[in-house]
Amino acid sequence: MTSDQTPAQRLPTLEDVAQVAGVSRATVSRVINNIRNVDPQLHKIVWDAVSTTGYVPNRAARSLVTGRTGSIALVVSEAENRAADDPFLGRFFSDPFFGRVVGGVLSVLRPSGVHLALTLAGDEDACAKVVADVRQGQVDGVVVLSLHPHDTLPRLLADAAVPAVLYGRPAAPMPISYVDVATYTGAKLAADHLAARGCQHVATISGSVDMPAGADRLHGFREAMAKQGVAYVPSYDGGFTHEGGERAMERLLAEHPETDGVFVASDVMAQGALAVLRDHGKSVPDDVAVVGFDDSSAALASRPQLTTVRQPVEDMAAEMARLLLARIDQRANRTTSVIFDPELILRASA
Amino acid sequence: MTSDQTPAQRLPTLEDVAQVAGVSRATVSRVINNIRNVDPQLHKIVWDAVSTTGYVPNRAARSLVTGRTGSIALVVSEAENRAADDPFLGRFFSDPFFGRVVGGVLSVLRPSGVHLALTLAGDEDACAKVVADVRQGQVDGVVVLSLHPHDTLPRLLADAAVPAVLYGRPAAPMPISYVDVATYTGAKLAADHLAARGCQHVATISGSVDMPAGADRLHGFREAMAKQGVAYVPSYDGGFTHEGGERAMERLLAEHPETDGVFVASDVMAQGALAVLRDHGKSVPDDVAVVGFDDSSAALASRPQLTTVRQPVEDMAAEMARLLLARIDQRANRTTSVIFDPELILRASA
DNA sequence: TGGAGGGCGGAGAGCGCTCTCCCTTTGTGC
DNA sequence: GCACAAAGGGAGAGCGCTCTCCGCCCTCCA
Repeated sequence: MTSDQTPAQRLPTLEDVAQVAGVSRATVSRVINNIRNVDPQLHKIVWDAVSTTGYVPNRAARSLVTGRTGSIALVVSEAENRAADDPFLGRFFSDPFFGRVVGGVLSVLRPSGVHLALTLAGDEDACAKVVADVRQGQVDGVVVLSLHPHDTLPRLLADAAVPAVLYGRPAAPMPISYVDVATYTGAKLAADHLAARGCQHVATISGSVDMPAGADRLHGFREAMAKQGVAYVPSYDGGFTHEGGERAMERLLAEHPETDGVFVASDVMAQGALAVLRDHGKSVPDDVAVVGFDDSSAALASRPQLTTVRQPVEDMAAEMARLLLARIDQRANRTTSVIFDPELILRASA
Repeated sequence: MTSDQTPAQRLPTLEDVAQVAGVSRATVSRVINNIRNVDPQLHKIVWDAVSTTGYVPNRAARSLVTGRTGSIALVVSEAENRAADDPFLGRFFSDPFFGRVVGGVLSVLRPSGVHLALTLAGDEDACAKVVADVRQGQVDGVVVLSLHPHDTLPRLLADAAVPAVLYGRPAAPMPISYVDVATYTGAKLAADHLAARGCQHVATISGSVDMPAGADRLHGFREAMAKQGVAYVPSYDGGFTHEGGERAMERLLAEHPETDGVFVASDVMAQGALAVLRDHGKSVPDDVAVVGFDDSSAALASRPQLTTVRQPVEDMAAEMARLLLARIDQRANRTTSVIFDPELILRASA
């Protein structure tokens, strides 16, 4: 209509919509944000104008005045003054776990229109920057995947009292929200299953015991076995890696060749353990039954496929997002924890 | 100094810094953005003021005036009117590939202070929204992981002429930048290796041949084998999945039991193929040599570990980010392709 | 010594939006 | 019929930043 026939040059603004609709900017804003009552007739006129102009709100402008960005960060943190070229983060990213978390978080964020920004916090500086970012409103809150028990980020976040949710219980008690899986229950599932199979000589390959997940899975398993009347369960630390699982299984077979049932605290380690068992000519599950933990894609890729304790990663990640959004919207201002029940997935290995 | 002693209430702005430094807002802005020459002495004074106030620029305000957001989106796209509850995306996210791309992209983005937003484009609407987002300046550009040959997003992006870079050559020729691996070279690496081992009966398990990666790996392999004097190479479609690899290997063994060398177009399929070979009592590599493609974590998790054609995913992802940033900064305004050379990684399977 | 020119800092106008205030209109009770 | 309330819409002030203009001052040359 006007002489402004240069397409893709200037984007429609609220002002343009207002002009087309014949109302004020304020009214359009009210309609779009569903604030206060607007005459239903005007309501329709405004929406029509929005679609004819092809208007989309400008995030930056909105953020500037509301002080909210409509985006949260997924922080992968492992700050413990690790060398910059340490391949640890690289290894983490190639673990399916990361992708599953992303998928879960996005499933909640997408409907609400909130953006997900990815951030790596590899050292103390980066952690400080994450905290600064959320305090300064560059993001509205953070969802944290903390990879290391001595990671300083959870503490910083708790102290700053910013909206944040952790995946997994923090290594030390602190006022911060988190989601987790009921590890003891999961370990018990594994123990009871091995006992029910009639395993007489049960052992375990644990994760790093300085991590909550590692310690809990080990203690939970021992406790459950104790309830079954088994006073002692040999354990070997596999450090949550494939190679660690192999080494642990080698030692286990050398020191306890009578073993006929193993609870391995992660599927990735279990995959390594299975390879070693095969090399030693042990049949799984007939000679040795193996139960894993996580139900990651490694469980399906293993031969035989792993019987494992399922950790509902996607659901847990989705809950993280929900908790965070609630906190940001002030619908909840207390720290909360949500614990998920694990499930025993029966496959071929036990 | 002032009565504004409420901490964590109001964040320092340019104005505050200017006041502390005793200069104007404009000068502080110039110093921070390194624009024009500013007296070196003032320069220092301003930076001192910045650190005493703890000032950090407000992204939203900056975006509003510059029209740039300082963030790009990583779009995972597979729009082909797939059902919403299709588990395909979920499977994709649990593939290590995704995480490796993220890691590569972030390695470039982090130093330049650009944020990475994650986006899923699961249907046509979502694709349109992605294009709209970048046209409307919600993000400055996109890096695309397109999972399906009939995905409409690349075409939309090319038509809109917005800053975008694809991972992998588009299924149909179009003016859009991309990075890729020299597939033919990679397939030749595999073919030559199998020939050098003395394999007499070589076959291949291909990926989906309607995807460029699938077709190229198959044709490249056949061409290279032809150069070795082998006129015909049996091929079986494994669809790029673990199970597909298993099924393809079953058929291959049934129809060509004499096979002593296989090129499998992805490590994930190769892992499935290895399991089948083991079940059939075939020794790898003595009875059958297996060469994979990708060098993903599956290659290391396989038993025996896979000899495979390495696709430098992290490097390619990093290059995507570099190309995109160059395009956004107007340093490059033509579409560009960068092709990476694959490398044969020798392990136990061939 | 006067004028031109360049280097450098300040003033101020917005970017597009939300939100508070205020005004108009309409409805309601006495 | 009047006072008051309530509801709906408009005007306009910013949010924090960049960037264009403008003016000052210092240098250099004629």
